[in-house]
Amino acid sequence: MQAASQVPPGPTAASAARTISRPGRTGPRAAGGPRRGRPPGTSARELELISLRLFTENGFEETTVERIAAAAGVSRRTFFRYFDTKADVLWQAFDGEVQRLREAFAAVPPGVPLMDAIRQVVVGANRYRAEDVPELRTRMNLIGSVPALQASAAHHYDAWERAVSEFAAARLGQVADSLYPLAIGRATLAVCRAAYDRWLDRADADLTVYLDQALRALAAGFAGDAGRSIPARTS
Amino acid sequence: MQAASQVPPGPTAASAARTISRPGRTGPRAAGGPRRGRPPGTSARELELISLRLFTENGFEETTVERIAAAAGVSRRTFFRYFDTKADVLWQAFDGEVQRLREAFAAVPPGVPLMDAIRQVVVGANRYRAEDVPELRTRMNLIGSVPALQASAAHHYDAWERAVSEFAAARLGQVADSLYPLAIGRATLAVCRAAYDRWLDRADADLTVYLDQALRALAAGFAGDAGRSIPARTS
DNA sequence: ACGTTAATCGTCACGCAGTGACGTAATCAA
DNA sequence: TTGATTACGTCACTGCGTGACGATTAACGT
Repeated sequence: MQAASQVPPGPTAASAARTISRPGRTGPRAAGGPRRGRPPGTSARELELISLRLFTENGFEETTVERIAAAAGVSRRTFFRYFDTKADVLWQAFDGEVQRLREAFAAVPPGVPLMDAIRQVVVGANRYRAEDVPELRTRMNLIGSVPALQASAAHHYDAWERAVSEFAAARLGQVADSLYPLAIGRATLAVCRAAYDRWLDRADADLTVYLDQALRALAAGFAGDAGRSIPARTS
Repeated sequence: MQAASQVPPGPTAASAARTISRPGRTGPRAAGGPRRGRPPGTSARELELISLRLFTENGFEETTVERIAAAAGVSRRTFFRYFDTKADVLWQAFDGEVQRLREAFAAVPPGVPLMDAIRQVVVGANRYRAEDVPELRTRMNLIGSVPALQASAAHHYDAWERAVSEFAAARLGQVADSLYPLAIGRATLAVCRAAYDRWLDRADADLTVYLDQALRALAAGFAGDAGRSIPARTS
């Protein structure tokens, strides 16, 4: 289930990666060489910024797609050519992180222990420039507080978890949908979400510190001194 | 976020439990003493069985609420008096498990180590009678394969995770939305979902074995011999 | 016996998300 | 200029979820 049902005639679980290889489904013409037909009248990024503003000002449920499209100067139908659902507009950055995650995993030297590698890669993928933090906070605050957005999360988390699971599977010599790789991928995301939630509550906190702490606790089986003993920075 | 946003003026995190104390929101009159007004024309359980049958026969998306209501002999509006959404009809049993989980946690002796207690309670809450297994499989197969149902999962998982988090918090002397309790609650569910997925793939498997194995791996920080060495039964 | 109260239900109407079909506008290539 | 390509707008439609209102059915009080 999960990976199996989404790869209809796929040979093994190795082809699951290719299912994800639809990176820029972000509407008409993400970018690329010399265009051909009519140029796009907007962009996924513009729609994202407009949506983010309207959502924070008036709420997610209260903001209709009609209004977002109008603010962008396009039609309602066009919005749905850029995003499959109203909620997807806030998951662009997250989906992009999955790709960075995979590349970072591929660059890990073979000697590093499994859980150490996962921790370093995940923490490294979550180092944001200071000027990008406010938007990140706004987006994550919405996702954490609006039920409809929490519901939409499952679909996007799936690819993230699978990236971790496939790395663990390769290390353990198993397929990605075995019990251990599957558990590792999902548990990794689980503790990272906990770290994110803590970070959102503290106005002046470093996200990577929370992530590092949570991932160390996971690798220790939550058997440490119950946290509270973090030596500044390590990863 | 999460617990904080759902307990508006609550004193501390202790009142979060009372937020969950809406166990039988399952429509009109779950049960109770001598009724008063007009007796219900159906029940949540009946709607669940009818929905389960129609979903497996014709698919979740293809089955309209209109059809479910008609098969039950009620109106479409009445269905939504029993369930908030079309998907919620499949989450009754899961929501009930949360209550059993809380009671089992309360009965754990103080001496048992934290992760051992969690494993025993969770495994114990998942011992089903043989005659209940087919329906459980059907329901979990649907939840695992239909995107709309996966999306609805987040809301129901929340209460389950919180039950674990609050137990962990009490043991660690922290509040439930601290980093460690939060991470433990979510990671526990994460590995249990992995166990469930593996169980669904194997036709003749024992769910509790997978759960026990996954939870032992979690408590060991995934540092064991990568599984495959389970001594029959332990919990 | 009769009215009161309480609980469930059905009908109607509405807003909004998401989808398919079809025609139109703008660009590049030959 | 002609054709191919890409993006867009309009229209119509299905289905979920909600609010308002009246009708139905039973227990309770006098």
